[in-house]
Formats: sequence, structure tokens, C-alpha cells
Amino acid sequence: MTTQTPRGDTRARILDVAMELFAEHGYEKTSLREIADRLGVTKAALYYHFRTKEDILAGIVDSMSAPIEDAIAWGEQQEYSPGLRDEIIRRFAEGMAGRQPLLRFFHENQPTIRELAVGSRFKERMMALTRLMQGPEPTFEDRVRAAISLMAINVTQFIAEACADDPASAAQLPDESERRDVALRVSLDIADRIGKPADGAQ
Amino acid sequence: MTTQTPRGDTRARILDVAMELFAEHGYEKTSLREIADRLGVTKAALYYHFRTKEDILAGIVDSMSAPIEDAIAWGEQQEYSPGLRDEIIRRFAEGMAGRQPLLRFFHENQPTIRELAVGSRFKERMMALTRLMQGPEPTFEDRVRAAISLMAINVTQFIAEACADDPASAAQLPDESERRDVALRVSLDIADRIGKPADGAQ
Amino acid sequence: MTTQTPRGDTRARILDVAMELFAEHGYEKTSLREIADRLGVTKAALYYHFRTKEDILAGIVDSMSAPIEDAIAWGEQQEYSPGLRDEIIRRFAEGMAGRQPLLRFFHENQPTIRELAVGSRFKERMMALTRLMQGPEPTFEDRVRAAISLMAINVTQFIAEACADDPASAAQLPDESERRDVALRVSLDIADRIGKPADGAQ
Amino acid sequence: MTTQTPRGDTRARILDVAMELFAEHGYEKTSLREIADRLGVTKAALYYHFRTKEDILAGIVDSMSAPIEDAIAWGEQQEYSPGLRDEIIRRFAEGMAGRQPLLRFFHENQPTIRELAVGSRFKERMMALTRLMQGPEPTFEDRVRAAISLMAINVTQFIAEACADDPASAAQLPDESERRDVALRVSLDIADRIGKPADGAQ
DNA sequence: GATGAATGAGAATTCATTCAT
DNA sequence: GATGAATGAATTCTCATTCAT
Repeated sequence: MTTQTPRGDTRARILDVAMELFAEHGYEKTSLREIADRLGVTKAALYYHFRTKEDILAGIVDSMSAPIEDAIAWGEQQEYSPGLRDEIIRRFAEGMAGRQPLLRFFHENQPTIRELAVGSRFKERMMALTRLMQGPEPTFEDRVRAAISLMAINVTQFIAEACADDPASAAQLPDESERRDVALRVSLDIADRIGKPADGAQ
Repeated sequence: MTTQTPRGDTRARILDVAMELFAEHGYEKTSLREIADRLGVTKAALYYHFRTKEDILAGIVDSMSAPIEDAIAWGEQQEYSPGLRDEIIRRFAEGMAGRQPLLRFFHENQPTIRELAVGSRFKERMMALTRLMQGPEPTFEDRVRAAISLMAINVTQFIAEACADDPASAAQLPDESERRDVALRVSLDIADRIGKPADGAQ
Repeated sequence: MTTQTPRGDTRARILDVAMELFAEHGYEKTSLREIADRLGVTKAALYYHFRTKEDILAGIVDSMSAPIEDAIAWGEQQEYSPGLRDEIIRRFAEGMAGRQPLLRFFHENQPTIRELAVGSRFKERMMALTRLMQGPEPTFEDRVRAAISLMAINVTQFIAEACADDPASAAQLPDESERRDVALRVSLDIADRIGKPADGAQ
Repeated sequence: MTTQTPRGDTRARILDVAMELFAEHGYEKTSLREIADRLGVTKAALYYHFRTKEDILAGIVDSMSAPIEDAIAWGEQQEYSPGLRDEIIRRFAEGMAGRQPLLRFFHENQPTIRELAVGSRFKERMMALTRLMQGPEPTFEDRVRAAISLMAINVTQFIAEACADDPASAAQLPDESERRDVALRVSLDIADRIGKPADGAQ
């Protein structure tokens, strides 16, 4: 709907390949030559589409922001309630589904993203999301639970991958969709304690 | 009386400064020149103490491993029980206390650590810890809860820092020690569900 | 009309200059900076045309191999005879004529060439040539004569240069073409004894 | 008889090890650290015995010069004759016997030795030797034969080594002493033509 | 007779970037 | 829309050398 160049889209292919490589080796260690090579074009071609390497990064980050922004926009219209909180988690999880490379990408490039302008925008969005989940007058503990709750959605994929490498746990690894259910369950559980007084768990 | 290098321990000073810089800007973006400059020595001096840049990294990682290994060694002697699980979390939290730069360092350099040999050793240790927490015949969900539970210990510090930057939440930020209590509480809460059937939270 | 780089062929110019410098100071002591400076380009330009310093070396070696390979290819088609032997020497001498810098280059960089992969290819070629000169069932002595016979072609140039530096012998130094005749004569003489029994010269 | 430090002689051990390594990898590519490591001492220790790396080289070259100088001294006392010529070759061959590493060393480090002061001394000696072999009023061709004749002594060892690597010729490789006989025979043969008019060999 | 710590100079190599075509 | 050629700045790393102890 909002694509700029419907087809034959080199620009989009660059973003795709770049994201893959940034996710695999990190932003710093990925050179423009690698991106160009994998695309079968020259480095100079990248500069036709993006002004700098950082611009490519920004392009990727932006492409991920849409679903998060949708969730925020929706959430800001609603009155706070535990149900809202859960619904935000569900929408966030849905938005992230099928974006594993992007998730990995974010997970792996935190110092870079943070230092690179594009980072503050992204951080601001994540904080906005967690604010919506915290209700009025949250304690610090509430904030922590909200943030970890969202984190659980993303991190579950990586735990699955780590298990896959481990002979002991590799056996009964659930499939993609079951994994998402687990992530959601754990995330909701964590969020469930938000706003409740500590019940002496310690 | 005041020698240029207070206590001969250049090697240790290198590790310290390197960790700080790696944590701040990431491993890749930190050059040996920066490390040397901040120490007031030449680049070549670093090479007298470490064979490669990667060796410096390994040195840092190893210095963090001791407390984790202690926790593992202890845990492997015990019979499994929920109480053991909680005790492991407590020991882990205690081991991490006061090591904020190290924590940040790990959080920020995942792709590098992973690709750099030293990574697998570290990952193996973390997985051993989570295995101890899972009890016999864990489900995938149990594994996820165990992993996120440990993660909560580390991540809480960063959430605090993020809040500090945010005018809305900066006000009532708790102090270091209270933060650790929060982290522990949240972590134990998450771990509490390990081994229990899903109670229809979703 | 007078562009900075007369005939676009930077790659070839690099090979030329590199060979000259390698011949003069040796491969190890010649830095890429020297090569670049003498060409009026930057070091990085060299890397546009060659992947490594070693690749430049390989390029030079390969450029010398053609005439040798021609001689081998021709020789392998022929039946062995003393006449063949002499003809191989002549073809080799002809192939080397006018390649003094290359010859010097080889003479001076033996340890490097040997250790650098490109070396075994070259050595193999020289051995193939000597094999053609040895006839069937050669003795070790035959091999030695064959090898030294070829060596004589190359080495004569350097002896001439050494004489040039020596006041006593500098006077009646022959010119380039007469030098080649001498080399050929000596070489053929040495080869002449191949296959003949020792005549009690000792 | 002329050793300076009879026993426990680090200085001599340094020369030995250095020669070996220079012969194997070349002077430039051999670092003082390698030498020190193989000796089980520190780099700094080398500096106790030699002022510079170049001094180590000079030490090696000098240690080789003695037998050559003896041959020269003896030769300069004699009247020229073909018999003298042969005797010089024999003395040179004898002097070189059992010094394979040294020979290799010289063969491999020509550009360095030439550029390093020590080089001219050595070259002068070799030229003096060849002069003694040439008789009065030598032609350029005589000089070439004389030089190659000496070269044959040294080069035979390397040809043997090359054959050893070659499956086709490795079989009937003669032993050390027989190799020396071959070298001497070939050398004398080459020298035999000195002073005689070309006999239409071409 | 030797070491431990450090230096200064320089090496090869990589990279983001530019620009004429 | 893209390429080929090149650059400038930086990076990791190596090395001969020095010197206080």
C-alpha cells in the first residue's frame, strides 16, 4: 500500500539483505561490500539508493516500527485496565510474528542502534509501549515487569535457537507457532503481577 | 613515591578500561588506540600483555565467569527442589552485584561474543545454570521461564538507566540496593511458575 | 589529451613497478606504500586491483611462466635426443631474453617465492623443464647438470653485473647480446655431458 | 682453537639458531622473538650479545668466511695452473662440506646480504676466489665458467632436496658423501673449459 | 648475563565514501 | 540505475630496539 517502488525493487532488496547480514554478524562487522556482493551489484550501487550506511540501518529500523506504532496508537485511545495490558502484549506479539530476522537484528545491534540517532526514536517507542502497560502511578517494579514482559516475546525465539544447539534439549522443541504461544503465555504471566502488591514471594 | 603506574598491574588496568569502553561503544567500535590512550600507554604495550584484541575480550569474559561457575559447582551438588532453584537465582544475583559494567558489556556485545570462541564457553555456562533451575523433564516453557528469570537479574539495571533518561519516570527511581531487591523479586516470581501446569492465565 | 594515467592499465603498471622494486630490495622489504608512491596512487588503489600483496607477487610469477610453459609444451611433444636438449635450452634462453628484471626478481626472492604457494607451481615448471633435458633413466649427476645448465642462462646476467662493479674486470664487458651468446654457450657445454659416463675428469 | 667462550656459549647458540631460521624463512621474515623463543631466552638477552639484528647476520657471515679466506690465502701464494684451479675448487668444496644450513642461508638471503654492508665483504671474497681460478687475461666467458663452477658446489645440495620432494626422482637419491662427489665432478668439469677457446660446441 | 615492560615506527589490510562516465 | 577506479582515514598487529632492575 505504501511501497514506493512497486517492483524490481532494488531498494527493498538492499534492506532485506542488509538486515539479514546485520542480524548475523552485527552492523559494524558487516561491510557494504558483503551486502553488494550478495545482491550481485557494486558498492556504488548502494549509494544510489542510500546516502550512507547508517541510512540503510535507519531504513531497517523504520520498517520495523510500523506495527509497534500501530499498537501504541491504539493503546493511547483506550482507558487503562489489565485487559488493555494483555491486549497490548498480544498486538505486540502479533506484530513481531514472522519477523525473526528483524528481532535478531535488534537484539544483536543494541550498542550501535543506541548510538546512531535512529536509536532514540526506537527506544522512545518501546518505552511508550511499556508505559501503556503500567497503568497510573506505576512503581519501579511495575516498570521492570512491563519491560521484561515485552522482552519475553522477543527473547523466546533465541532461547529456542540455543536449545536447538543443545543435544539435551533439542529433542522436543516445539514448532514456530507453539513457540509463539509459549512466549505469549510467559509474557502475560509476567505482566499479570503488574500493579499488585508483592505477595511475599521472597 | 608516586610512580606513573601506581600498582604495577598494567594487565588488570587494561582489562578494566577495555571493559568500560567495550560496554560503552561495543567491541568492534572500540579501537586499541582508544584503550591505550585512556591508559596513557602505547598500543604496542597492549600487545605486550595480550596477544590479540580478542584475547582482551576473552580475559574480560573469564573474569566474569568465576561467580557463575561457583554457582554451577554448588548447584550440581544439590538435589533439585524449588528451594534450590531460588537459591541459584540468589547466588547468581549476588555474583552479578557490583558488576554493572560487566553486565552492560555482555548485554551489548552479544554478536561479537557469540562469534568469538569465548562465546560458546559462556553460553554453555549460562545454559548449565538454567538447566539446574529447570528440574527433571522440563518442558520448553520451563526452559523459557528459567532463562528469562536469570535475564531479569541483569536487565533490571538497564531498565533503571532507561528510566533515568525519561523525565516521567526518573523521579522515584530507587537506589542501587533497592533495585537489586526488585530484580530478585521479579526473577523469583518468574521462576516460581517453573514446573507448574499452565493455569489458564491466557 | 594527457590524462594522468596514460593508458588506463593501472593493473599492468602495478605489476611492472612491483617487479622492479621486489627485484631491487626483495619482496619483504618492499612495502605497498613504496609501490603506491612510485605509481602516484594510494595504497588502497593497489587493493582495488589485487586482493593481497601476495597476489601481486603471483601476478608477476604468472607473467613469467608463459614462455617456460611454451617450452615445456613443445618439449613434451618431442622424442628425446641431445638435439632436443639443446633446443630446450635455446628456447628457454630466448624466453628469458629481455626479462632481466624478472630474472633478478626470481633470483632474489627465492625463500619468499618458495613459501608462498605460487612457489610450488613455479618449481614444478622448472623441474618439468629439467626432466625433458635429462633423457630416460637419468642419474643424479644428470639431473644436477641439467639444472645447473638452465641456471647458467639466468645467472650470467648477474655475474656480468658483479664484474661491472669490479674495476679489474669492468673494462672488457661484452654487450647484452654477446652476453646472451656466452650464456648459451656455457649452458650447452654443461648440458653436453648429460647422459655420458664420467670420463675420469676427477 | 679460536673459540672465544669455550662453553655455555650463548653467543654461539644464538648464531646457530639464527642461521637456521634465516636459512629457513629468510632474514626479513625471521623475528628476534622467534630466535629468542627457540633458545628459551628473551629478546632482550639477544641484545646483550649483539648490538643489532644486522650484527647477528654479520656474525654468521663472518663465521662462514674463514674457510673461504683460507682458500684465498693459499691460492694467492701459488702460481696459476689448471691444477691450481682444481685445487681451489676442492678446498672450497671441503670448506663448504657439512655447512648445509649456511649454504642455504646464503642462497636464500642474497638481497639482504647485498644491501647490508656485510654483503660487499662477502661478494669481494667470492670474486677473489673466482679470480684465482681464471688465470691471466680471462675472457668474460672464463669468468662465467669460474663463477658457475663454484656455484655448482653449493647448488647441488638444493637440487638434491628438490629431487627428494619429487616422487619420480626421489628413489635413487645418493647419500651426502656421494652427493659431494657429484658436485665436485660437475664443478671440475665446468671449470675444465676455462681458458680454452670455444670448440664449436654450439 | 639476563628479564620485564614498554615504545615508536611502520606494515598490510579494510572500509565507507566519492565521482566521472 | 549503476559501474569502475580511486581515496583517506582508520584498524589490527609486528618488530627492532631500549632501559631500569
